[in-house]
Amino acid sequence: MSELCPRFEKAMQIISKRWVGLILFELLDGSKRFSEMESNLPISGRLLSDRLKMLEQEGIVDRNIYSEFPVRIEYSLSQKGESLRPVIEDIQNWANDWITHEEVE
Amino acid sequence: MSELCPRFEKAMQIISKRWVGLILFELLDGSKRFSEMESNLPISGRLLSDRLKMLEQEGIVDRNIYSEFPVRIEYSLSQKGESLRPVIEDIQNWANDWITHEEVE
DNA sequence: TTAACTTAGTTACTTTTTGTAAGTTAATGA
DNA sequence: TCATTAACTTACAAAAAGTAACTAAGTTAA
Repeated sequence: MSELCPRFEKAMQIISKRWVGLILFELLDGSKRFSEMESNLPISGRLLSDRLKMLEQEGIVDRNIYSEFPVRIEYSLSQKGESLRPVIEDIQNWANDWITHEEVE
Repeated sequence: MSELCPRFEKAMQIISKRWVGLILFELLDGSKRFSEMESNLPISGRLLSDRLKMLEQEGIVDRNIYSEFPVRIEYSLSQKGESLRPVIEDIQNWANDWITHEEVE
């Protein structure tokens, strides 16, 4: 294997992990709680937990704990995560232009 | 689960499938043969075959057969595929800005 | 003071997807 | 007829994802 840009590869490794796109889409709208994302997305708690942990480790997502009752934990995009906005918006635009009604039914 | 844009979901389903990003990255550079992509990317023939078939079905990649000896088959981006260029370029830009040297070693 | 409630997860187990390496096909050319 | 070449396929093992039930910590109601 020859030279593929290693940074691009690493970026794709993160972004193309299953559910990451949808999680970012949710968070671009503002910070969200675990249960909120779980009910908004077709993803199980197990994987949502996995992905949020991974995105936190990658510095893309921040985890904020509020010691209320019951405990409130909010996930939001870091600056690094927020700067993925153009990527997600381009995907949205492409989808609007090229994904037909029939394809999504 | 509430309303997530179904077109966005479908787009992510395609783009975030493993190896698809790297395959598109390769093809944005011009049309390529099977063996060429196989040696440029860290992907096995089995999955490359799978993905190209899927991308062809989605209308993103064209498969062109040249009846020479030995047979030459070239894969290229359709208009639909070519219009993913901004997405891939944004990912490249994000990677350059946010993926550090250490992360890729 | 103990039983129940709430959010945010985790565990155990099954199914699907991926990785790996060897094998197949079709069209020459020696 | 046997070897060569590109483009795949197949068979099987390993990793990731799907599902549903369970746990933990703090609080409140009986």
